[in-house]
Amino acid sequence: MQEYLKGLNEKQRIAVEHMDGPLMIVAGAGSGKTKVLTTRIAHLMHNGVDAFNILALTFTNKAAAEMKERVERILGNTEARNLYIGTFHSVFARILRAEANKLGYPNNFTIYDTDDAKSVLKGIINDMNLDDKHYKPAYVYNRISAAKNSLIDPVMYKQDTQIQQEDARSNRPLMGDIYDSYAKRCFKNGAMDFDDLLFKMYILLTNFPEVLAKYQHRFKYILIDEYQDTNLAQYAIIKMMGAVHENICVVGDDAQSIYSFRGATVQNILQFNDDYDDVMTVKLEQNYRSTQSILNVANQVISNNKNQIPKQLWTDNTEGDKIVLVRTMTDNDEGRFVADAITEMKLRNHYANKDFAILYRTNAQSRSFEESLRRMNIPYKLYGGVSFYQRKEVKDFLAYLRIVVNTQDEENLKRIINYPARGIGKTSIEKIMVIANEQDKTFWEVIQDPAAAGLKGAGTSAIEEFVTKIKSFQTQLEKQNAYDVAFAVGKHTGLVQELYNDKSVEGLARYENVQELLNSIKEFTETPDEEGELLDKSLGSYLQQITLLTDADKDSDENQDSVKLMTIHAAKGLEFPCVFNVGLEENLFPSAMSLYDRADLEEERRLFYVAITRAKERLWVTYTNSRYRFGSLIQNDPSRFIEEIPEAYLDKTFTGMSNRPQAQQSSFGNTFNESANRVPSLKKLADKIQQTAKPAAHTPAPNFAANEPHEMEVGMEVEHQKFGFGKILTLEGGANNRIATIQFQQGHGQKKIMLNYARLRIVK
DNA sequence: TGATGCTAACTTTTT
DNA sequence: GTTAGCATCA
Repeated sequence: MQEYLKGLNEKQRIAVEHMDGPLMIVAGAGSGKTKVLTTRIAHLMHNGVDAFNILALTFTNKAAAEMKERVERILGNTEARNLYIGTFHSVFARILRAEANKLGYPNNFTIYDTDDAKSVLKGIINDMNLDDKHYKPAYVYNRISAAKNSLIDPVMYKQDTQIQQEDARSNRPLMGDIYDSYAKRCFKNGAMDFDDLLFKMYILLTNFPEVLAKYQHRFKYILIDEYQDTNLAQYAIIKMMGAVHENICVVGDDAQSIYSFRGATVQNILQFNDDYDDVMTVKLEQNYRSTQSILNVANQVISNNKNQIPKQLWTDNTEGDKIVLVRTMTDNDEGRFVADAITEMKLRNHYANKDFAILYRTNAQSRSFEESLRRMNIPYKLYGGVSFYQRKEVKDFLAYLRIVVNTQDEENLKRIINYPARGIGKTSIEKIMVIANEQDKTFWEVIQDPAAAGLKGAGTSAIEEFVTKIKSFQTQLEKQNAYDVAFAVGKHTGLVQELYNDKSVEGLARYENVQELLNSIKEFTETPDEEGELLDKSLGSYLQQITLLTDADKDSDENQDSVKLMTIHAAKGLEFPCVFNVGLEENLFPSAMSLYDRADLEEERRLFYVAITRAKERLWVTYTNSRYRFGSLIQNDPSRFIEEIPEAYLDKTFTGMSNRPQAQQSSFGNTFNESANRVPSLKKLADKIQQTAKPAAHTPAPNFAANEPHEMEVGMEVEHQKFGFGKILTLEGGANNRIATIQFQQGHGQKKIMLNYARLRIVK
């Protein structure tokens, strides 16, 4: 037997050794899915399949990179480089780049990210004299995105009665026209958005049979990861490309389908059996990741969903600890609890920071955890949020590079024509746009000869200078690699200098970001091309891949010892020894937008399932009575998902509804449960009263100077920045973790305050 | 034309 | 609470 087959269980081996024909692998969470996929690829190659004939599609760059690396490791040689492994978007972008001219696009077409697309839409909405409060760019974008993912072009959109009815009902009858203009403007700009990468790929294969035939024969074996997350466009493309050989292997788990908002349809995996003849189906049900406790909870929770492929995950692992349910008073308490629990776990069980992940439903929840971790000096890494590539200075720089490569791109041209300021103002830009429209020319064409276009004044020479500069960069394109051109752009536009001159803290950060960008371009030019196919180190090639990268992909130091903070969506496919699943509250998780539709609610539940199954050893589920949202305090009930966890699997020490003796409480637990001794119903009543009669916030004196924790004594009168004046009733905890119970005035009541965190001033 | 300050919107999830 | 975008002023 081959060495690489030895570590596989029976089911896994069947999936790996099956070579030809359609194969569906239903892979439960933690069942060794990636192992099977990579071993299968290695097995194919071992049996004479040329790496060039294998295509593997994933949803994230990270998954693609990992797969490639693991195949390489199994094979022990560099043949894996010739594999075509990548995300749907990046693989299609690459193919489209090669075939762009057939669709009337430049090879160096620009890829618009979501922000770019929304800004184009905003322009169109304003041009059409529509109210962008009603036709919100984000809404319009989503609607168009959904259309493209369902392979509906603007003409079909306008003809589809159901769609028209929907738009009429939402009082947005002009959606179709906006879509139409948007598609035309993107085309004129030589730009594709994310959805176009799928949609245009579909059009390419449909309209050009010779292109289809080429790729059908090239990709004799196709493997799709996370098949449950594919949408109609992806489905149709795979179906076409795989039609000749039908060696399609899909891997997925219907229970982990969490992208329907992006057009993904579970139906693709549920119906795979009907799509192809003689499908072999393999179910991977042994979980190697989690303890029995964790897995039991996961199974129990997901069983509340109706529509699924029947399977039962099991594990040989130890039972492990119960799932710890935690209730806190506020979102800040929730943050502190987690930071404290991490500290304690590290001490007691010798975990490292990197063993912990804090998973939440929405990015906005990260704040309280960041604050508490920072206070405790626990290093953390935040995923998501504003991406590196979305920062203004990075976008500005990239806009230059994009224009050098594709001058058609009006969006980016407008962005940089007066940056750094060179006296080409709003009026000039509008004038150019009017002329461009009248004469049916691109923005770039008009500014070739500003005088002839009817522009006059000081702006004219500035424009001429700008055009000359861009053109000089373009002459470098052919001979020089991405880094050389980018470096020249940074130097000769004054961009780098301008940021360098700004000595403020933010200015320094911006300068560093641009330097980092330049470094990443350098790295790109110096890394050998992995496909070994085209050693394309041009700027155009760089730009095409950069837009498809996210922060998670950029993160090279995977093993740095830090706590990871991310959304559950971002955590899919990852695993951690200890997981905090936070914010389990109605309206938040499940999200308020999902409460009125069974399918949406089931998707939220699958999301919870994904969150639970990220944990290997320990799992905490936390919720809070009140949290800040929109700047004001709101109260939420505990999530319905909590009730779906059987009592027997729960450790309720930290809920105030203890099912364990008090003695077993750890030192940090009771700090955050002021209500620990109250019955829930009373608590709820108290919340209600508090809601209606919220005490006025205290404003501290301008010269407020806090005292040190060790100065506090029982009986002292103190001033708190938020809660005002109060008297210290008791003091507990060690020297580094003193906790004061304080009776506040003005209706704030009694509170337990951790002196390390709160800023208190001694009055007397 | 540019900078400053205020208001409103923001919170679903991402390639 | 935060931030982006807009309006107003210099």
